[in-house]
Amino acid sequence: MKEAITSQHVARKAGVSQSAVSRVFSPGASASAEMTAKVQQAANELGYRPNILARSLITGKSKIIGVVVAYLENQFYPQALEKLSLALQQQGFHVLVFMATMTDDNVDQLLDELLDYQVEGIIMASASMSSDLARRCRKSGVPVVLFNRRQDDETLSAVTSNNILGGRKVAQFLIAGNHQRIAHIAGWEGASTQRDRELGFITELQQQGVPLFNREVGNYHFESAQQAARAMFGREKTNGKPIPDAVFVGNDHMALAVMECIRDEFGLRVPEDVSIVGYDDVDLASWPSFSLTTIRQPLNRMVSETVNTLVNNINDSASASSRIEIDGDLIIRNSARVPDGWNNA
Amino acid sequence: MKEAITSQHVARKAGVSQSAVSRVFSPGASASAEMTAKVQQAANELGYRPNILARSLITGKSKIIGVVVAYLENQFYPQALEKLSLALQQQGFHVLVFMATMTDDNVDQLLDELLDYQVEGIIMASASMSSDLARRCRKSGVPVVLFNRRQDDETLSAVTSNNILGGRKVAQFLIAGNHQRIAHIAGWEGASTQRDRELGFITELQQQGVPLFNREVGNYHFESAQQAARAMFGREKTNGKPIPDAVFVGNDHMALAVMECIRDEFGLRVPEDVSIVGYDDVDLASWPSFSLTTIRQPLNRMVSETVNTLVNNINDSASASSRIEIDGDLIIRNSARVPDGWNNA
DNA sequence: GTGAAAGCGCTAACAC
DNA sequence: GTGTTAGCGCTTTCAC
Repeated sequence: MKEAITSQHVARKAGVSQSAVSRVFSPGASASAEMTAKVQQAANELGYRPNILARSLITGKSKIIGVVVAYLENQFYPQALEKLSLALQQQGFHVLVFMATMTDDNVDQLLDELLDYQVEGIIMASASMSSDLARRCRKSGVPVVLFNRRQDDETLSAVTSNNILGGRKVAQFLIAGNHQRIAHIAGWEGASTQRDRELGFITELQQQGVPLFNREVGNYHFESAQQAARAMFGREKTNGKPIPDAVFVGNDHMALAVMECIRDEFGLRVPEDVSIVGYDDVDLASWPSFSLTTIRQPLNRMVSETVNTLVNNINDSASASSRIEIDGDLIIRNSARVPDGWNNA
Repeated sequence: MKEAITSQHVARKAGVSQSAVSRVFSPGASASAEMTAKVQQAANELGYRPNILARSLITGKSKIIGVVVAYLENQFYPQALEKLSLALQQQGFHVLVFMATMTDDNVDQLLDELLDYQVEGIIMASASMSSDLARRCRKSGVPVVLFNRRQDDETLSAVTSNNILGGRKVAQFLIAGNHQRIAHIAGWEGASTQRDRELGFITELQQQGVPLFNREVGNYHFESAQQAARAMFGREKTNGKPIPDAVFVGNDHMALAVMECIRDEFGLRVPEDVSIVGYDDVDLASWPSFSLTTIRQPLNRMVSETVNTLVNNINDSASASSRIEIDGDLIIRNSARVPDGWNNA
């Protein structure tokens, strides 16, 4: 590292005091036009830029947001990360990424590292937090927003789509489509999104007097979802018994895995043999090869609500935590039989 | 923000000096077992953790690596980001993400922001740099490694696959497959990867006396690639003229876009009507719906070489810049007609 | 409006 | 091995 240029150097060169330089480079500065000009010229010639870390030390504002994320294989998360990052950059923040590996639950350690960096806020976009973790966050005074998950602990802000309603919509759609054997492949059961989606789905089925035909767990994971599909459709497993004619899969990532699996391994046609409905509406879902009927999670709105909530909590630490739920539309495509009169547009 | 707990507080509580606390929490510490115990107990009770930013200020080691990335829609980059992040975390670094928007070339500004955060190193995983930018990086003394791109400027380290060789392999494969009308859909022509892949491809064609049948540009972008495909295969465009029987597409992301487009819009079969070969071998490429023949970019090795190079440059600023090229294998699947005797495995 | 001085939380000489 | 001292580069009173 070459010698860094400090405000001292600029001050010397401009023939002013160091604090004058600081003021010129501070947002709420109060410097004369002449002063500003002198300093900025000297700064430019030297290539000076203020050291954010030193500034953070004194202001307590690092302009760093920690984002915990995992499993970028599920296209929903890269999409979210990209938009979150962009939105935060626009607000003058930058994103410090923490990759959580799903295997070991080292989220505790991650949180420590996050706090070590003096992040001003945390977005948990994967991995859930124990109540203990939540308490530690609160204690540290760093605002946290859960993205696409909630927590029983009321003190944490959370932004999700309305997963219960989404689950309901899927059930309504499949029942209206006259499906007789409706199954479910669940995501990770520890996730609030999964519990809510399934709750809405099951509730609606029950209210309409329709039994759940079958259920497997795919843990929001590609391979696990394919295992689940094999258990549900594989000849040696179903031996003799009928297979479902519709499956609500817990997210698009798994739904695509299931489609790939049952078309390729069992020669099943979608939706002629079996209807598939997902959740998220990732970009891939609209590709002709899949044309996946799904519930859209309104990503742009989720991102802007997340950023707004976080920034509010940062600026006003007294502001109450909020839990925002955004309705997601059913996007009807061709992976599930469409009831009469249900067509989009 | 609640009052932060400082090493002072711990020192007071443990009845030792503040520097003793610092030593206990420093890697190359020299503290007696007794001391360590006392301090750690006090620290635990108070929930103390050292402030990395303050440490950085004095050590000059922020443990932050800036990663510039863009267009996470192309699955190659989320995969890379995940692995880079994980590898760097393992080395005690964390990743500050800078999203470059492809539209405006604000890379200049991004670089400034990067340096403001006192990053110890920079990985450019998207967006190329002007020579001017490269010079500024060098001047700032912050090591830079280009990931999946090179630059004429020899002073920047770069890790890529052997794109020229990869392009050659595709040409050899398509020629051996007895294709008669071989076309190319190029990525962004400003990218070294594109230039190299095409160079290798064209060179091999020429050496074997095979003309390039057609060429369009897809800019590594999904929609643009589909436009390119329409120009190449659309009836009103090709009016009367024959269409290619093989296309080498500049990366998988575009290749998938092209497959989707020509199957859906023109009813073409792959590979019966037209062979498609991509580049990268992203996860999606192996899905049965695509079964894309492609050149594999050895991601794990590219990532570990990138991290190694960067960490070396950080630890020894005198270490020379290196340009690493890793050979990538041709992965034969079903999107392109396979010459006799070429089958994998 | 500007400069002098104090200090953010920590590490690194330096004495003992 | 431990405490004392001096800063890292910056913002922020406080006088003027």
